[in-house]
Amino acid sequence: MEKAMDCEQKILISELNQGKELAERLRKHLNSISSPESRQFLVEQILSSYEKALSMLNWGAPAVEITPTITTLESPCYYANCSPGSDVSDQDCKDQCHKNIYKKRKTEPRWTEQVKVISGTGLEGPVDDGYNWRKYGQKDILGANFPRGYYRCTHRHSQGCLATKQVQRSDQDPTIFEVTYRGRHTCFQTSRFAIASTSLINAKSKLDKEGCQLEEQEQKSKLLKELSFNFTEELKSQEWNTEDDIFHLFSFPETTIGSGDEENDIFKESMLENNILGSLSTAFISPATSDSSYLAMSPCHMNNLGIDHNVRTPESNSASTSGTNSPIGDWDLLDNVDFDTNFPLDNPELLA
DNA sequence: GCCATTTGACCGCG
DNA sequence: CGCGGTCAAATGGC
Repeated sequence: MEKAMDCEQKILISELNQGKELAERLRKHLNSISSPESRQFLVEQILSSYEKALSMLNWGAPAVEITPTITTLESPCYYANCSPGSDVSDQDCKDQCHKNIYKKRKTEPRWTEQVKVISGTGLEGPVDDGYNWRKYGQKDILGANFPRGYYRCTHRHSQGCLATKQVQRSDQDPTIFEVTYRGRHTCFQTSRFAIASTSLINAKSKLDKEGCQLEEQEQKSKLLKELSFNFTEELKSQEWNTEDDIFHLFSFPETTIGSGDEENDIFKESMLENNILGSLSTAFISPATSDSSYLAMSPCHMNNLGIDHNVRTPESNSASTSGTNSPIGDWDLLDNVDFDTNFPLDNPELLA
């Protein structure tokens, strides 16, 4: 009991420290010529940290509907408080957990997105938002022409991910789906990004095993180039908001990337060999890192084929931020980014 | 056989 | 008591 409290307290402190650090970073950004998007992103991260800390303090208190103040830019994964469930074998415990989950759910933030489906894509609905969902119910809703679909994360049982979403087709415009998310994903392998990175890691380990060939270096270099190309293509297909999205994902040395192709190739190779793979294996491969709020990944900003994510309606008192809806799809950004040296997951407190 | 979806039943909240 | 949300058996696809 006491240990659990200690653990929560540590996480709480860490969360508050995170907020402080982000605030410090924001201060630096204010003095520099950084983009408004970067600052906005930091502000939202700060708010996210404090919201999380506050919701932790509310733990066990009468259920309060916490609605996120930021819904314009950020992904669902920032806000929820779901922790990975433990394996439950006995019924009593199951019931207890059930009740807890219910209690939790009340405190879980909810937010709604309106997703427009462009006709002719063959897509039935806003299916691909970067995560794997499993439908567990459908219900006719009073006053609605279309039934509401209930989805939960595919990795609910395997990884204890409690993220859920509800999909409701709009009465007014049947091409618009209102997607209400609940809970943050605590699973890592579900995102398209993770899939891409996992395949990278697999490929790399394969390379390492095949490393005894004579033309090893040549082959390795060739394959790595191929891989980095595929990887960047995959990343391009995501919709990153700002360079912050990138630098919060990885831990990179503070280097200024040259513009020459040769230098870029060298960069990509070293990036793959030394940084990305290492970081990714920490971030994505180990589901034990239960708190993914430090992983600034925005599945809902991934541009889906034929699906327009620009229409977005915060469910509640959104301190909706201006000018943040414009996606930055320019991959060249990466070439000019000064990557942050602090990989957010490198927090011993949280990994313990 | 495994996994995802469907669908009627059940439960809790207002 | 009605409604929204979830469960779980049945069903279907691969």
